[in-house]
Amino acid sequence: MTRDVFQGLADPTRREILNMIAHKSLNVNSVASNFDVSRTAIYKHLKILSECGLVVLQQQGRERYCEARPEKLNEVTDWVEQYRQIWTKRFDALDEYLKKIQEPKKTNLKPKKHGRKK
Amino acid sequence: MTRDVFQGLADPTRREILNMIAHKSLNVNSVASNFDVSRTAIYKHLKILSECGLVVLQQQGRERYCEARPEKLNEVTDWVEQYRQIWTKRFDALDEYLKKIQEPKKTNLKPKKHGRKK
DNA sequence: TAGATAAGAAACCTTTTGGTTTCATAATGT
DNA sequence: ACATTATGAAACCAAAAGGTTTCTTATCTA
Repeated sequence: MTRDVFQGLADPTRREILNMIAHKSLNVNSVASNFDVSRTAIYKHLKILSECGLVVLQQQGRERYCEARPEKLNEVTDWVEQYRQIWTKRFDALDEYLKKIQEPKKTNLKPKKHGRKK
Repeated sequence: MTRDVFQGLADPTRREILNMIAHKSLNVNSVASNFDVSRTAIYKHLKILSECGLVVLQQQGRERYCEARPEKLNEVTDWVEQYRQIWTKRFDALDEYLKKIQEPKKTNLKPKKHGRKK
């Protein structure tokens, strides 16, 4: 199963898990011991995190190490950036509009001012 | 009620709503008309978005305009940044360690190299 | 080899989510 | 004044989320 990275980050426990293993990979029990919910509950969170690619579980003997995959967070920052672009375009447009209406009347040397982007 | 911004972003419909109104504030009906779920469903999403501060609803006559509040997204990018810092420290530490062990042998000014754990 | 340990799976429960339909209310336009 | 329109609220529902306890299955280790 694959899952949305935004959904993966939605739960605060999962974000805490990410912080925890960012520093150093830990096995499932070690992660769980830092929380006061059951190991099984934490295991489920880990499963979700791995389903959205934020974590990968590496088997090592009878243990399984939880390794952070922070590259996946780019999807988040990308979305935010893309969002900000839409947002700022809005003001660019307003800006342009304001310039246009405030433009002093000139001698008609040039018929039009145009093509000023960004 | 107040709500987690990460939770606000968890639902794809809500992210789409944000994109939609980033460009231009819209009233509730206009937002809803872009989706194939009911107006009431969209209204609920808008309520959630406003509960986590990503949107503010401005009354204007009998309509209510949905205005984006992108500043709130800083909480998200801040978290990601803080996360990356923890993450990169990990490699800084490894780096330092590698430098240390590759350090050429020197005259024995100091009797022992110690304290290297792990 | 037997007992302990680490983790995955299953069954179950409660609360939250995301949706619906229906009803109420407050501005607007005719 | 009256019908229309924009929105909010309520009651309800199915599915998902987050949790539990119990049971299996590997893998160590004494």
